[in-house]
Amino acid sequence: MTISQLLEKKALQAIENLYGQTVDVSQIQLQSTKKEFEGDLTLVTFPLLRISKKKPEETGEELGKWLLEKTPELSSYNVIKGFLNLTVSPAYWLNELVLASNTTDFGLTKAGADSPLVMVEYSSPNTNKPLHLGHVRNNLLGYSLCRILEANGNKVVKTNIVNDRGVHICKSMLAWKKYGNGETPASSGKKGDHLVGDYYVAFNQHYLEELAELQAKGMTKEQAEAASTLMAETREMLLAWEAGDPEVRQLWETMNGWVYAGFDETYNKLGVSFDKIYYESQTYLLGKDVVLDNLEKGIFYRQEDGSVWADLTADGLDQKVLLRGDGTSVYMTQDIGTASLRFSEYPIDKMVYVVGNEQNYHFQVLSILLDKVGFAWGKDLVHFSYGMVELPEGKMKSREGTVVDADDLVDEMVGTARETSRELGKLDGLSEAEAEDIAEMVGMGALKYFILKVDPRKNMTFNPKESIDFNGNTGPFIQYTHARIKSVLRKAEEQGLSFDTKPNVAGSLSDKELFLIQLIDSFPQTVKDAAEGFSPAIIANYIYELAKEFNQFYHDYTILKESDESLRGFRLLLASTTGKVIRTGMDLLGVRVPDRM
RNA sequence: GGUCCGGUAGCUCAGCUGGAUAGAGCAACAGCCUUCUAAGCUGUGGGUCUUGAGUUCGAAUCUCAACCGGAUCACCA
Repeated sequence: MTISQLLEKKALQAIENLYGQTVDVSQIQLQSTKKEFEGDLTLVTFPLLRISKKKPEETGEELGKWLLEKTPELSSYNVIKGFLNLTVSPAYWLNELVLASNTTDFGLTKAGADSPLVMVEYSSPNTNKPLHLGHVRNNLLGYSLCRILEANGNKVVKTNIVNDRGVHICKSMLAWKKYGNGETPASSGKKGDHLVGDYYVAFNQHYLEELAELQAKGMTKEQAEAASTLMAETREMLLAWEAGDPEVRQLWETMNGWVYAGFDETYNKLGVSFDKIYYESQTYLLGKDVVLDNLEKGIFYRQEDGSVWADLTADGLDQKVLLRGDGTSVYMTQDIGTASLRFSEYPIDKMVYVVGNEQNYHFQVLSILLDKVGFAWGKDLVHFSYGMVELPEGKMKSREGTVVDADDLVDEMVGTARETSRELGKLDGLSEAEAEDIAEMVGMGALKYFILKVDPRKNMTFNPKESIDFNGNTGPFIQYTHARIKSVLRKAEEQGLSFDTKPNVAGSLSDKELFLIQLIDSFPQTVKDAAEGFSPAIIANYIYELAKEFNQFYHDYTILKESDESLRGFRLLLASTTGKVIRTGMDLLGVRVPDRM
């Protein structure tokens, strides 16, 4: 039982005892005390006045007195207007600290055999161009969310559905055939996904040129688009692909292979991974049967032209097409098919889709459809919706070349970390491999933290310059704090000091120390909140606060030169536990933490 | 136009199941390296929480309306 749960219970007893009335738990408002007031937890007594029928101050006094007498965990109280501030005894906090320090998981739960299985879909790239900044946000959020769900006792299957077919893929292929000279990643030295992306760009350039020529001859834009031979060739290629034309399939497999090699490299750099990868080329036909089955059951209906629809007006939405007049699938149908395949392969209890907020409507519809079709988890599937990433100059537009490439970004971040570290002399005396490892951790830490600390739902502005600034609320600041803590512990060990002798310093803890312990104590709850809110940002902001508090503490106290043995032991214990919490928290964000930097 | 999301310091963001004087960082200014890492610490200045009404003992937080910004409303994915 946590201290606030305990006090909640006690408060109920106090009210019953003092005023002879039972109240609902919702009337008990217990919150952590604001920093500028004395105390740890505050009971707001305003709502209780109609029960006590007394002034706020009087009610607070009565309750405070009763609670202090009956609760050994409390050491004092004070009343300010309708706020009863309760101080928890240092002995209690110290005990909590020792407990936290001795556990490796900080109250986080591991999944057991009967834990719910959560499948998280994230990343979902197209194989016609490299990953960009928007994908980076998706990948980091998705991966971190998986870690957080795991830490809350769920079995997690990380999945990725690769959009490896379609007109856009054919565009790259066609351009490579027409305009290329047979270059490969090996022959050109280019990363596979970049090479293919270059041909996608080339296609669009040639296409625009063709349109301009046709329009110069007097056609309207629409006429030109219809008359484009390049587009006609692309459609032809798509048909050939669908018919299984060996030559087209061969080219498709070769070029996709290049892209996958490139993606793997990028995923590696980002530190994300998947348990199961689905390919759209293998799933895009699946939804049709499900739709037809349910058409027979009368859940969907057919229009005169042969197209199949779902009527969602009862749910406040519109009609939604599921099969075209010619019997082919649309995007929604494919998602139903993929869902059905996944369900047959895994005993899914909850499905989470990490997809941008431009698809909010799509997932609203998908949820209703899956429910209608009979998937238990359909109704409460989670669309983990996140906002777009904008640049200080405005939106990213691939046509205008304002897209930030994921690989370039990663290289830039690590490069800057390397340079800055070198300038500051942080890498002196380290081997080349060690120095590079630290530069990688710090550069990636800066990028990951910068993106994850923002509420996922919000559109965010990514300022490359600012993200590379390692001051303030940044990943490197937190990493730095951890490195300092490790340094303190190393020196302590060199001097033969330890915190094993359980220190008894109950009476002499400072406010800062107590506050730090309380912060550490609230870590498991924060991780739960993050899982419930589907927000790594909650953990990011928590870790920052912890690191900041420790840094201040660090400057105010001499840890190693303390004369009092027990006090010195206690401070080492506090440092060690803080370090562990920081490491665990950063791990949940998918950020590595160096022991020295 | 319908629906959904957002609007907090010059900038980037916390805070939102209602609670005390709305917080950080960046930027600006002033200090701190004979003390365990100065990628740090301390201090100063900076706010009609978009606006207006309502609910309440109490509203950045809840409700309604307006304004601004974004997304979406395809037999595209």
